[in-house]
Amino acid sequence: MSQGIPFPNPAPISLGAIKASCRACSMHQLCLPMGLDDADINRLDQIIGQRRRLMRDERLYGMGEPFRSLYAVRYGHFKTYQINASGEQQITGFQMAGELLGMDAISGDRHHCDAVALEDSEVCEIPFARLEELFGEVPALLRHFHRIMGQEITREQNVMLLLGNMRAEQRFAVFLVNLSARYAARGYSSTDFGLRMSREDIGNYLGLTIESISRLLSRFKKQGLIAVDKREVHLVEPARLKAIAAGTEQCSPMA
Amino acid sequence: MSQGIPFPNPAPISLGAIKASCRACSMHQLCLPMGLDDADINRLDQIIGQRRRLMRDERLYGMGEPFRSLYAVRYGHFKTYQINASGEQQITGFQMAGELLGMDAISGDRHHCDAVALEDSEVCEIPFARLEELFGEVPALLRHFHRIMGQEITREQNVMLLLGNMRAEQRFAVFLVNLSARYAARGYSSTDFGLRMSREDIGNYLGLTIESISRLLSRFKKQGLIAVDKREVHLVEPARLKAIAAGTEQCSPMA
DNA sequence: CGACATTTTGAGGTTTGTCAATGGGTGTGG
DNA sequence: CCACACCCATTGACAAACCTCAAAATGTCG
Repeated sequence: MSQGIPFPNPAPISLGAIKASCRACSMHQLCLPMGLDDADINRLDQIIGQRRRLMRDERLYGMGEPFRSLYAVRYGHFKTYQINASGEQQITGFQMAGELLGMDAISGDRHHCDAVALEDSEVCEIPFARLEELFGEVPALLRHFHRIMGQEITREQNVMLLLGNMRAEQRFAVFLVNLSARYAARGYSSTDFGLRMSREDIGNYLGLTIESISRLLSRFKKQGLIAVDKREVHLVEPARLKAIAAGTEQCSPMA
Repeated sequence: MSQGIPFPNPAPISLGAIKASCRACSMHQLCLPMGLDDADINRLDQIIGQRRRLMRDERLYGMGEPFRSLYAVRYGHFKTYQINASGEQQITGFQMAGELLGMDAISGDRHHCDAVALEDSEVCEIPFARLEELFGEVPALLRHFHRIMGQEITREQNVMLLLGNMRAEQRFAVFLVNLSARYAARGYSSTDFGLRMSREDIGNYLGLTIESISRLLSRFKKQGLIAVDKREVHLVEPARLKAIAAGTEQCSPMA
């Protein structure tokens, strides 16, 4: 099974542990404790709640539920989506290890979207009230939290640009290049990874249909840009893919 | 001239004043000082920098410029937009009095988009470093700041839903209903307002062309949903417009 | 192995974009 | 004051991108 290549339980911690330890977590360079010294990491450890495991398709939180905690992804992948009045869903993001879930709920007291595990995953629960208390004591933590929220804002602006301005081909290239960069930042291959989400999820995220995604995969394959087997992707020509993502090159519709 | 109906300089402060006073500002119920007691508002006043006036089309900040301050809109309107590698621009939002500009820059040290005045406007400069200092002393301010950032995140998610899932007609209805609600929250008419932005800006924001916007305006007019004169809009049937925005009703393409 | 879900591929339709021409408002200079 | 230029908006005809519907192929899981 090549299912688990990129994320084989990254933190070698005894499985029975209930409390998370940021120090021992392989994601602490990317996650909330980034840049904190040992003393401050210990203080953060104090307030981190239970770890929580989720099975594939299990929901971490749902729209309208009261907001109590943020969640840091330890391993696995999630998707977040909104559902509008007419019942249509829009996926607003895919989250991987080291990323924070739940920030949309900070504006109100309730979650504004659903978060669902795309595969068996684990998160650290971070009670927000306790985190806020800690902000007063650890200014570096507050600054970093603001950076993370700012990052989320710019990430979403980039998606707006994608949805508002780009054609299907460019959207899909941006999607692949983005995944590539995020895996690279985590020490995994930037050219070989498995898509954790269905074609339908990708299409929904990119404002396209499942058929369009399938056709784009076929087109990129035919052009020798990528190789695809099931959900495993290999980027054959990352540079050209980046050029398509940047809009400086195109991939002709027909061979 | 009916140009200035909604925003006739809302704060009757001596024009020579250099420093802003949040207390005297008509927007303090919506803006950063929301919910603060008098003592805390005074502390906020201490750190607020100069007010800055901008003419129509003048730029408040540009992409790539170093980030020093957030800006609160006192009166007037702004647009923020990104420019991608191929030079295409995407408007990420329209800001009006009481709203905060510059939060996208918090993730890095540089602004991530351009902010331009849509009409003669004025902002309060809020040096971010001093604001961060104040967070330690005024927890209520920090909490509210987090709410504002969270609001920005959910706002952008709503735009993602709009761009990813809705057809042109629904997008435009959402746009009008959103403006209506924001003017209502500021004490202005929810059914009569002037569009501060060009058709081109609206189209860019909604992921449509200027021609599509023009056709949608004509269609809505023909259906008796709205009345339009140049940039002045009157919502004749707000309820039906809301239904179209919610996706529960449609406005037939041909009469 | 069989039932079900997911993905791929094809054909045709719809929405929206593109291109082009016209109309109207505003400001400037004669 | 009018003529002209310029910008923005409107409208029409056509084209292209993408969606919808349908069917077959492939993969997944009990």
